[in-house]
Amino acid sequence: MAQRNLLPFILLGLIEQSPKTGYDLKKDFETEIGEFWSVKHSQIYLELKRLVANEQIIAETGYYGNKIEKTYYKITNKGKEVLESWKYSYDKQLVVNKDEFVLKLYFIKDKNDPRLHDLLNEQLLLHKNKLSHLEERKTLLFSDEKAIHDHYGHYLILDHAIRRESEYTSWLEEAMAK
Amino acid sequence: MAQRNLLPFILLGLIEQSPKTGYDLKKDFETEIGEFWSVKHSQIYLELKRLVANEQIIAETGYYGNKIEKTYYKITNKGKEVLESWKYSYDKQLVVNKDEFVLKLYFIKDKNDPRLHDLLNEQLLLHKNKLSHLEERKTLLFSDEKAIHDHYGHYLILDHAIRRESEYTSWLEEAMAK
DNA sequence: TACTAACATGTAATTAATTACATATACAAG
DNA sequence: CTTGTATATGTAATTAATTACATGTTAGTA
Repeated sequence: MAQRNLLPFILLGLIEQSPKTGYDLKKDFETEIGEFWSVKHSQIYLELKRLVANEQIIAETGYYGNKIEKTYYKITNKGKEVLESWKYSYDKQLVVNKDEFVLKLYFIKDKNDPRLHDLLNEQLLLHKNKLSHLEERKTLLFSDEKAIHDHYGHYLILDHAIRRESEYTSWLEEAMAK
Repeated sequence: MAQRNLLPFILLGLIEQSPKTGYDLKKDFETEIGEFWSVKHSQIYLELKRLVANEQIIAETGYYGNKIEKTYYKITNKGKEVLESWKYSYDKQLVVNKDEFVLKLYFIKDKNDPRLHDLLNEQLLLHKNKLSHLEERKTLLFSDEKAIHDHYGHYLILDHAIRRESEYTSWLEEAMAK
């Protein structure tokens, strides 16, 4: 096996919300869930075929109002069971959080290395941008209590992502000040 | 291509410190750098062969004081160049931080879902353990100023990891209290 | 003496994932 | 009317990575 394959669960979760085409799912990864997971469309289409073969979704191909042929996928009862079972299963242990920048720093021994400052600063810019982007998302999506209540998990993880980026930027700033 | 392959850089970095066998490198991933990266020994041995083929390391096989045949790897000048070039290169953009638990929460819509509390609590235990483990490491490795100065990057990222886990646990605790 | 854990190094099979290639329609702007 | 962008869906080639299989040594202990 390669990595633990979570894409089927993601696709089931997205399709459960409403029937979707492969392209709709691709779009989802550019916006909403794209903040928390990434995948290429080639992999989406492969996984959709597998989910159909496993009877977790069904495909309905046709012409929907125009001449472009689309295939909509709907979740089956079996698919719902698989999704629910995953959603409420417990992880036994944490996986290592792989971060290339953190890895690089491991190999930089000398505190007075003159190139260290620029490296930290470059990362700081990236994480500051990410942070302000996430804050915009929060304002956009969760300004009212109803939205928070109806998409509570999403609200929680967006909050977490903001805190995470806050930590990252303050860590870098402090490291640069030392 | 599959994922961006960072293992060669890691191996170069570890071998640069001192000549090492494949088994030594495997051990490194169980301790020191294992906090920040993970890999299986089968992949290490494959990558070592590739690095030898690329002339970034050289292999010296022999019997070192006993009957077990060992192969020690040393970094070449070419290998040093490759390593240095990577260490001081800039990332253009951040990759998505993939976290299965965060992903699960995305699909839990209802704030009053009775199973949510247990899920949060289970994760909290894992991250509390991780946090105290990291704090022990910090005490063990960086109690004196000299150690900090001589392994400054490692010190920085260990500090970061501790802050990250602090954020994670407080986030979960607050979510459970809501 | 037998067992067990750690040392030491690999190969094989499989799968996930990326990049590149490939095709075709719809629609708006210039 | 042409050009470009978004829609829509795939296949092919390649590679990274995991799991399982495989073998033999060394050293300590029961």
